[in-house]
Amino acid sequence: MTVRVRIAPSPTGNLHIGTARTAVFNWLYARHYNGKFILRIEDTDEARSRPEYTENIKSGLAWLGLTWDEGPFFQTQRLDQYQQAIQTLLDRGLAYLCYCTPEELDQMREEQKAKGLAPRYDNRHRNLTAEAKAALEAEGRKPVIRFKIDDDRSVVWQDAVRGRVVWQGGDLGGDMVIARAGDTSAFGQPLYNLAVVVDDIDMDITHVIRGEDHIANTAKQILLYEALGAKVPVFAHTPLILNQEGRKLSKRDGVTSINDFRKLGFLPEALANYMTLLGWTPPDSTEEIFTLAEAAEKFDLDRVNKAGAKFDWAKLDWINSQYLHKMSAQDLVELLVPYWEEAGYEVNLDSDRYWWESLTAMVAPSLTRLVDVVKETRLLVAESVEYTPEAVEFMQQKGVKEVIEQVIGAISETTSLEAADGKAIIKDVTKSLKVKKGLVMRSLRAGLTGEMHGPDLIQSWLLLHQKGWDKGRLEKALSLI
RNA sequence: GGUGCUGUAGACAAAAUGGUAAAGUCACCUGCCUUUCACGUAGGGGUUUGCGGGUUCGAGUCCCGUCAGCACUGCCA
Repeated sequence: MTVRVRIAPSPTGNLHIGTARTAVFNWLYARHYNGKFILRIEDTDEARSRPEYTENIKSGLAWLGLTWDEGPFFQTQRLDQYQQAIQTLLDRGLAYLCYCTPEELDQMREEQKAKGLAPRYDNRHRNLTAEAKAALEAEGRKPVIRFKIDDDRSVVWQDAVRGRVVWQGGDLGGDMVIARAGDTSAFGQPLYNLAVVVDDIDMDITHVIRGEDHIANTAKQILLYEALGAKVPVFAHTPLILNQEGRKLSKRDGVTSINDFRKLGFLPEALANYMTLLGWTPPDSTEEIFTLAEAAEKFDLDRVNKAGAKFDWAKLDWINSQYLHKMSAQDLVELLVPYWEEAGYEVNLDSDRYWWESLTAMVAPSLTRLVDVVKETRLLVAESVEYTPEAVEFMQQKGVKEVIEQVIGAISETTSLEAADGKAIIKDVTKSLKVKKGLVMRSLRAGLTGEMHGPDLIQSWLLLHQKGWDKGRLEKALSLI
């Protein structure tokens, strides 16, 4: 039997981290068993679904490297299949028309709550007489279709993550709606639980791997599988991703769409790596940096955790930095350009690639996210400098002025400056002024970059020199002393 | 209210059939490197396994009770 799994997001928002993590697990499982990973867009909620979200989901999955083998399939293009299934259930007497209005249902639930009872549908229209039906219809009511769920029925399945799960029919909320009320003909749009089951049957899905917030749906869906005479797949419910407060991560938590992570400068490999760790532990391994392909070799459902996983920015940052630091400057600089441009700097790699690459090589170790490059190189990518109060204060110190003056003198005589030349100049100045080398170094750093901390001084100096900015900056520094 | 799930250091978590001082990673602290920061590197501290009982020579691992957190409870998915 070929393993067939799927990710089935609804296009009612951008690709969410939770959906993406579920996609990762499904992808990993498919790859591990040499199976198929299918993408299905669940757009039956036409009011909330939008095509741009579908695009966002597709591009997000592709960006993460979660390529799908089949699809995308769209539920809105499969309406006939759902109608057929609904008709079958109706014909078999397993489903019926319910004429309750939303208001009636609300009221019913209110009353139940007031009495301390669990809110549920009381199956009141399950056995309507023909006359009653006609009367309700005469009122102009449009029926929904409900699927019968017997209270005393118990649903049992062997969950690949949680083990044996037992669910009582009576705890499922009464007969469930599987199709909305239609404004005209037979029945309206099919609802999630029905559509999912029909699709999973048609697409031969063998393993349904999804978040644990779907557990109750699974019980309902198993009943539908049975009613439709189909084989029930294996279910696996993965733990939820939690925010800092321990609640299910939601849009309310700010950065939760894959798009956001991308913009912040996380690498897809790093994000995927981290998501893999959220709820799964590789067997006998202490190494936590790995590619999706490597994870796929070891991935299986039996090592998926049951407890929810808190999302930890610090760990994601660390993983991202590991990937960043491993990259070559040639590759990295390409990824960095958009961030510089976004910050308003002009970058032309065609004409000035060497310089930008050198700059990249110098600051790479201090980057955690791509966007950090703006802050890290701010002092080097423009001709002008701003001097921090700390730097100005330092430069007021005795001896700094002389150091800077001498350095200006030295570079005025040089055309090309190499690392060795820079070091020589520093040495000469140190000697001739009889000061400590540290003073010279710090004077230069302050005068050249306007700050007391930053990347390698000599390298920074060379880069500035290549742009012809070093002398001007030092002169400006002098004017502040 | 009901149903279900979960509970090992700040975070992620590992610990066949119960058996030595409860892995590892991140974070944190310290030294080294860099006459800066970061990176890197070498170390270090922290949990007695939600809590309370019980079984046992011995329990994170079994039993009972208790508390807490979360999820679900839609003509959303």
